Amino acid sequence: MATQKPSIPKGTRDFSPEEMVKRNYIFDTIKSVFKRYGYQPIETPAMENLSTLMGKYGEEGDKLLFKVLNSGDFLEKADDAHLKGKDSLKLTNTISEKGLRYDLTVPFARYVVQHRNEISFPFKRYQVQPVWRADKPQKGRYREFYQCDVDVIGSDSIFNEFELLQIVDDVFNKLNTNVLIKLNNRKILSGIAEIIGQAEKIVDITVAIDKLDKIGIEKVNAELLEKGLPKEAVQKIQPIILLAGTNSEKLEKLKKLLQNSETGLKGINELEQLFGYLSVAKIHSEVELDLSLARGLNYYTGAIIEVKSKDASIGSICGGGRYDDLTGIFGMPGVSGVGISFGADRIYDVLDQLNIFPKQELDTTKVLFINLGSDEQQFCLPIVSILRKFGINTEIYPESDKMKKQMAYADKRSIPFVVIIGTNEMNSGKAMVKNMKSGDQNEVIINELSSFLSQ
RNA sequence: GUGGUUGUAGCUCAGUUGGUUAGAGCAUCGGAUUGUGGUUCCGAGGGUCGUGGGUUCAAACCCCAUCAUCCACCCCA
Repeated sequence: MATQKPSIPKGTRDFSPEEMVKRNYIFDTIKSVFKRYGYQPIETPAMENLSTLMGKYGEEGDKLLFKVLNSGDFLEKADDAHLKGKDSLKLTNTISEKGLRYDLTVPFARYVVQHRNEISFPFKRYQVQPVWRADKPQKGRYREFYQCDVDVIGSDSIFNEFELLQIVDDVFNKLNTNVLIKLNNRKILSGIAEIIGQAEKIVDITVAIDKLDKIGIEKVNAELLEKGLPKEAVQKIQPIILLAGTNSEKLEKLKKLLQNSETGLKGINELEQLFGYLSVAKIHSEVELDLSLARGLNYYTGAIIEVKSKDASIGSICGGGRYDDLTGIFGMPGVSGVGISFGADRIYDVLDQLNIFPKQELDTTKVLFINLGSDEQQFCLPIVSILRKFGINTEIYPESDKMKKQMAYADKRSIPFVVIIGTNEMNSGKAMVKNMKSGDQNEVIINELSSFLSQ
């Protein structure tokens, strides 16, 4: 039989023990901050019903959902017309009713509605789990990656947005990396679209504005016209495109521009509240109002937050915002939530690129017992048990291989101590303890091994 | 979905204008050293040259297709 080449699906990864130490450092840091602010953990299944997921992430998002084939003879129920017509999109609906989760926010909204009677609001939860997207993998983009979500649901207060920014700031301070926090508000974007009468084109507008630095004002305008905006509308948004200055200057100018839009003014007010909190309780990271920040996810209605590394280019490492009606879709209207998601894998890439992981020992074995034969092994077993009871990570080599090989094993695993007990030691009641780093060897009375190794 | 890059040993890569049996380093295993690792020395195993066609007396090398890969765009964490 031909052997098959071992491989894993595109965009997925294995993690070695060394990588797991670094990954856990990130997860532990993030989780510790979440807990510090009083958020509680939950988990949800890897699979959700497709009805839960579809339509929440825009057209693009639906395409990027991993769908799970129904069990059993799924073609039996398939629609003949769709099958013959090779209509993948419609056929999918009849042969697949489950999908892998695309993010943690939508499953969270589903969770909140489903468990509403057990939850006391405002509900602050965190969730650290993998998500899957059928994207084309590239730098910093994976098909399976971890998100670390914090959300608070059931409270309208802008204080929650502020607290999320504090959390972001704390996390990246602890991780020792500089970030830029970009803020915007969907209501402002709606206001802009409203005053130029182009509500439909809001995404095209923000995408074009976003390119200002790269391609210049003329090309931005050309792109707007190309996207079907009338000349008058393009004229009208010139001041918005060219908006510059400090955050408060931008807000003042926007206030005038959007004075006829109630929604727009509400968005400005929300941002002013947020900046108000930030002026009282300063945070370390730079915060910038960025009108071109749109975020594709359909469900955002208020604040939009995105975080980028200042020292590494890898796209955003954090993103989130406020959603007023996600739970409404599941039959529980009028509950507003706001949350943010840390992209653990990208944060890993940033820290790795900048080489700023703290040097920490692999949390591994402290002492290895050399196996010199079955009698010696049996003699060692109770000693090993005692060391373990004292909290010392202890291994005993499973076979009586050549000592050279056993020593090499200890060396490669960077085990700091090796204990040798052979016939001589069994008779004398003293073990030979070798310090692998210094190469020193000491005879230690077997009863005193635990205290010797605990030092 | 669009454009480009690269596919040779487990990993990183050499491989001349197409020319005999495709190489190196690292890693692995064994020996030098039967109770002592890291250094050193010696040796061994490991290849459908991504896959399938074509051109040629002859293809890792040229041509076509295909798959995979990485990167950019789109979008996103």
